[in-house]
Amino acid sequence: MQPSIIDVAKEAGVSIATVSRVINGSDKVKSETRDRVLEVVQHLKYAPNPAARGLIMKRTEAIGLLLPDLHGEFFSEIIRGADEAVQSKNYHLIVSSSHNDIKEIEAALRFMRGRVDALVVMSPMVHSEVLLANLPKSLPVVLLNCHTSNPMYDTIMTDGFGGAKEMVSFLLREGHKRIAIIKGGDENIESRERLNGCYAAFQEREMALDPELIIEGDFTEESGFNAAMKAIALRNRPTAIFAFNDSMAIGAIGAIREAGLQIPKDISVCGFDDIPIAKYLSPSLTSVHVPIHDLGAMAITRVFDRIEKKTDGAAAHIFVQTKLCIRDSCTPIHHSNQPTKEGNVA
Amino acid sequence: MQPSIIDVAKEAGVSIATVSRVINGSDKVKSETRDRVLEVVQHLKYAPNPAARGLIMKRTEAIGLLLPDLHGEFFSEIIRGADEAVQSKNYHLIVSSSHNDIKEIEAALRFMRGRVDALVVMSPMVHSEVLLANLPKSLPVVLLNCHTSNPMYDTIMTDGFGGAKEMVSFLLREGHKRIAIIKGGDENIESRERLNGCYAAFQEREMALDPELIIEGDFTEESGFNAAMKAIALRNRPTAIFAFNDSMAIGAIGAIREAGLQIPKDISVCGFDDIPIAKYLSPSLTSVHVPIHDLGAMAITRVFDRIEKKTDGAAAHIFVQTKLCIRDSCTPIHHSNQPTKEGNVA
DNA sequence: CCCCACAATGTAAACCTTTACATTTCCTGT
DNA sequence: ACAGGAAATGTAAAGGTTTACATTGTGGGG
Repeated sequence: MQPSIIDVAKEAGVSIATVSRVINGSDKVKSETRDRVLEVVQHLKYAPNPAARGLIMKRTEAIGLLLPDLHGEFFSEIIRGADEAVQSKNYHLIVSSSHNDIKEIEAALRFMRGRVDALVVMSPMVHSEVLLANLPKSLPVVLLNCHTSNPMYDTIMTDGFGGAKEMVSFLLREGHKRIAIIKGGDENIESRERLNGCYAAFQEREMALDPELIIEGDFTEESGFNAAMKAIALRNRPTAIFAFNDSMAIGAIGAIREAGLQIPKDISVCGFDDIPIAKYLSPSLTSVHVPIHDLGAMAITRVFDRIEKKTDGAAAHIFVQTKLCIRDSCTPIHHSNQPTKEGNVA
Repeated sequence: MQPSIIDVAKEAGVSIATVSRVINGSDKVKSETRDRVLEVVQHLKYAPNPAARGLIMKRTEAIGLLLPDLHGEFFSEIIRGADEAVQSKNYHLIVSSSHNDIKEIEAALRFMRGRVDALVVMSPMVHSEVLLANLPKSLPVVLLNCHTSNPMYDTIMTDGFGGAKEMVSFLLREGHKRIAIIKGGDENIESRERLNGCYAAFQEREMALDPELIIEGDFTEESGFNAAMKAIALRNRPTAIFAFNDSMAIGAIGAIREAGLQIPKDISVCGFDDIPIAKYLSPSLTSVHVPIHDLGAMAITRVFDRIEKKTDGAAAHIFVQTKLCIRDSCTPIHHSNQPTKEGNVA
């Protein structure tokens, strides 16, 4: 039904080789012939079949992007950054989500094989060895926030440890002592790194992080809401809540407001990632800025370096720094609220 | 590099036809042979080349999803809904964004051709005739919120008119008279529909919508912020702001707070779409609920009906109803603020 | 003991391109 | 006018699959 190169050749009265040459603009063909062919192409609405082309060229002009999930602004920004980078090279994106399920990862990878020229994989679950075993050996692969000891692969990691440590240090400096942490699942390497950063910040000041203030979450707004509820309910209520991503921070804000408390007067809240809406929230959200969009773009850039063989064999290991973004959802403790203190002063 | 069916055939000492039969599980082959082949497949990590398969089968097991943009939670939810639906059929998603640019649409559609079994296209720009001209005739296509008079295509439209009308009627009932509208670009069919809904609501009560209260936006937080700034600056300040999506509403909230005004006491704010975070914002955002996730899923379902020929030729035109979600960002006017009134009363 | 039906397997065409190599065409210099 | 070379174009193989059709093998009935 779709016209093939043969139809074009027939109609233009030339061989398929000539049509191919015109399409690919590479070889020299008499401009008169070229025009005739082009006209027929236009007329028949011919477009080369990518499957046939991919088969012989072993180039698909597509990059596979495998994400753990597609939920929320974080992944949306990753996709957007990747898509922009990819479009600038006239490439396209094939997106899939794994839900951290090894079966789904396998299915996605099987699907990608032969359909993409390279792969960007984000899989922050700890057991990434299984993942590595499934990765195609013949394709360039860039790992995004994957925990792996195998230095063969190009990797891009965000400094979750440093970011979390900086945030907690900041809160401690501001006078907060009881800081509740809303973390992600333990199988998530990012959550673990960030938690380690929190510990490090406390240790640096020879203080301890009260275990009852470490509350489980799963990176969704809802889990942030529930976690904050628990935090508020503690007899010795925390003066600050640090959620390991902005979605949970947003959930936490909802819970705090619902409990009739004010932010930041009664309790400071901060998040991680600095998703685009963070600065538009009210109060604007203090967060650890991660260049999410650039993460996607960087991965693609790196992938193209590989594809275009710009790079030698050595794998690159990029470590992306975070940056503290202090906004209105946090306030120093002495200015205001710490109930006991205030009580004493008054 | 990647093993082909020939390698497997050789190693197993059978013909490629037999291997193919084993892989596809269709035809009868002696179980002894089957086992041997399967073993070799495992051993060589063979997986059929999708390009070759797609070439001969004319089935790719992929669905193309063309969106105007990938920015923000709205599109993220569309993608997620589509991805879930698609994964349940062991299909995959190829996502692309057009930025409402006809060149990019063409490029994306060209890329999709031969790579997907069906297409879901969302393109709310008004000049969709150009779009239609580029749509492949040979593939099932579902149009999402596309303005078209051509009834040939399956379409899914959300009731922007009804949703906006309901929202404005609600605000009027609550006593608001000066309602600022933050709309999208005029080339956007959704924005136009919603605006018509607003007019209709005013007309129904034989009231008029002050033109100076209709402010331009472009569906981003930033444009919402700027638009709200303008609204606040008016000498006769509106008592409510209705943004045509939640992102702009979030931006508006930021602007209002920055101006030192309170929501909803000084000014009510409401949005459109009811993205997942809307109910976690503080104050929780009154919005017109659109089943975003389901929109993506429905489009995919419809597409599969076509692929599996479950449906006769007649195109389906699904009209998706919206639902008003009243939350804390709005308050009746008489309870509180209308400055002049209050002044008179006092 | 032979033939036939049927099960199992193999052969080769088709899908649509690209491109190395072959062939034709055309022009230039002698 | 012709050789020779360059330019233009054509021919056919290759790429990895599926599948209609051909072939081989097996066993049972006459």
